[in-house]
Amino acid sequence: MAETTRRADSAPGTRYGNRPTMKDVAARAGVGLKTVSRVVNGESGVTPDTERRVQEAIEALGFRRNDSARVLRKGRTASIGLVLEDLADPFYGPLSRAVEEVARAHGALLINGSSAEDPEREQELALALCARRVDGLVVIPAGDDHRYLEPEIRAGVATVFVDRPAGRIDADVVLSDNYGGARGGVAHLIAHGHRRIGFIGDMPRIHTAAERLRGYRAAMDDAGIPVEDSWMSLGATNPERVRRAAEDMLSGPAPVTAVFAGNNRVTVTVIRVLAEHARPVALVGFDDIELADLLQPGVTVVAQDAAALGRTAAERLFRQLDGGLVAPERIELPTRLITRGSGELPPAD
Amino acid sequence: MAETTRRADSAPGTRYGNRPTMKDVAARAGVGLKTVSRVVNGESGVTPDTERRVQEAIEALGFRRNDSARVLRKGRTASIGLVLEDLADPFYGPLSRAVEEVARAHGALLINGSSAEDPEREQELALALCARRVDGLVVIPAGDDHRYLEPEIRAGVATVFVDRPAGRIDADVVLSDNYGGARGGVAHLIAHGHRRIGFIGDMPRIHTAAERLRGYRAAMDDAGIPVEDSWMSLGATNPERVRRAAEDMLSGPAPVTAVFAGNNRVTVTVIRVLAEHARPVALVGFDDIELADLLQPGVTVVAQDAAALGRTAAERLFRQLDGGLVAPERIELPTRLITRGSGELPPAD
DNA sequence: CTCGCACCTGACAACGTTGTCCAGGCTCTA
DNA sequence: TAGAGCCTGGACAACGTTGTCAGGTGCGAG
Repeated sequence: MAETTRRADSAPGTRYGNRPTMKDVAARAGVGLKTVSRVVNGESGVTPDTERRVQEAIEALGFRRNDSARVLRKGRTASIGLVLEDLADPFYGPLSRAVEEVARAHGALLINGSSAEDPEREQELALALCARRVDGLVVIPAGDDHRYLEPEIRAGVATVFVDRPAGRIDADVVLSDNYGGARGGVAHLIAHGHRRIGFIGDMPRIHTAAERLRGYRAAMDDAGIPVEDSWMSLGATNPERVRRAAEDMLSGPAPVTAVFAGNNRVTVTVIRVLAEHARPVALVGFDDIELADLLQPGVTVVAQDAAALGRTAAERLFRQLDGGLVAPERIELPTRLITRGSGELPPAD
Repeated sequence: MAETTRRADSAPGTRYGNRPTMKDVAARAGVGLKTVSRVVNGESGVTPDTERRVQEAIEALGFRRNDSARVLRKGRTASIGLVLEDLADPFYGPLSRAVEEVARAHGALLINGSSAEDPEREQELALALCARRVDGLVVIPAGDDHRYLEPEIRAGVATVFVDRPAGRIDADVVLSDNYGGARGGVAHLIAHGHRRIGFIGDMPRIHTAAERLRGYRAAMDDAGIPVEDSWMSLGATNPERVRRAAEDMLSGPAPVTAVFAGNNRVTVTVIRVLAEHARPVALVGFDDIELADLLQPGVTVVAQDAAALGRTAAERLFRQLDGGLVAPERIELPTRLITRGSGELPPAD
């Protein structure tokens, strides 16, 4: 008689197991439901003796509070969402980890998903996270129109964009100085005597790619060097395409003597191509890569701090959550040129 | 009058925003609550006209279903948890991504957290995920006692361990052939004439580290080579410690002529040490590393397939969820020796 | 001895959704 | 045209938790 028949109305087989609830614990401990809730949440006002009885019942039944119900009642989930491009990319791992650490410090869990650079999938993911009622959202945009998030933001979902700016809405953004970094990197090559400098970057619809291209053009312009179309490759950064682009630039009557690589994936492929190439070619890459210092020559890069991006964004997110609303801000983090040899090679005409 | 006063009993300020509910949508569309539910879930039995009215109300109000409430009612969350060591480690990124892809194919979201190799934090995380009522759990163990998960598993949380076996409970496990891989790698060095071979690995309390050590010993034993203590370093794999260990092995009257590195982090540090070292020393590393082929010499490794580990584990998890209970199984994935030069160097006595 | 107070405890409603079940209106057939 | 059957729509309870509030107990002071 102590046991109530539960889940009488749900279809059989939809549930896995039959977890004890506070009600069950209360019955077993011979106390009221609310008293169990008090013990579970460490609220004051429970006799040590009562508390012990409840604890024993919890142990005996293997009870664990159902946070879904708690969320429903309390309105906050203590979890935040992260939408990024690809967890397997060595750039996003540390970023994600940094977001997680900040979340952890605020007692929140991190739910993340990869958009695979697909705007639709980004939207699908972000909205799924909102349906789970995450308290906040950190987004590395794949698309360029985020108006679909407006109702969510109005409803109180804290939102910060990282690495690339939000499209068509006003929101917090944390970026690296892509323009300045690329400009500095290319200027470095020019300072070492290069004039025919190739640029291999991602599709210009991706903000970071466009900014880096802009930096390249600015540096060339600063030096009064007219850029030839055949020096630039803007498109997908899969190895085959990058390889072909690099080989094209390096052949012909007036080949480039240096290459600026637009991101870590491009850099790796270009290194491979250069390794097979007879004449030495200078290289500066955007993003640092592991072991870059051990190659011959070491790879000069414009490094951005992925962890700092993630940390900054997450902290900004929790400031939104804790402190109420602040005006959206655009934060730009500096990049750092790390010289290791490949960027200091003189032109070999 | 149409608007009901809601959240009358909750403390002010606990909620962010005031999201519309199905009730609000129903009121606006002039239909019943359940009809809205039908439309939202694409259930049949709604007139096109009614559906249109409901859709309009949804648009107008910016309604999004509250999945917390849905979970509470339905009992399944369509999300799985992943507890790993460190998202920033290039080994776990692809693993995590593979789990995510499988989850996505099953319509589930992935919640993950890093244990930072701390058993307590692993437990805390895993139980937090259970409190969120994830349908399943993929765990890369940090600790060696997982009895704390027993009540959860009994309650129906599907569970699979990856990379390292579960401790003191019977559960599905997906592993790489650490023993065989290490044994093969060391045998490879022996086949190239080495006898004094160093081993630098992680703390033996970590299962993978212990297995790889066992493989090393077995290979040496097979060749009838007695192992000297000074050839082995078992401990934390931070760069300083590994560097010192490597330098010790390489000095003295009878230095090792080859090194077997127990994981990717160790390999990287050993490469650095060897690069500064005059005499050539052979090297085989466990785990593949990016750019290993571009170093001089290329780095020979025993590669494991992180993505395959993750995929296999996740598929196993969903088989548990879909097909009901199966007997726990231990799945071992093969490793692959990739020769690139460093492992084929002859001994330089 | 009684009143007041502090402290514990439990009944109850509500969070937003979905499953069940029934009512009413329609069509189709005899 | 009446009855049977189907389709649409809505009322209601339940999921497991927490906030509110009121009842009950024990103790000290007047």
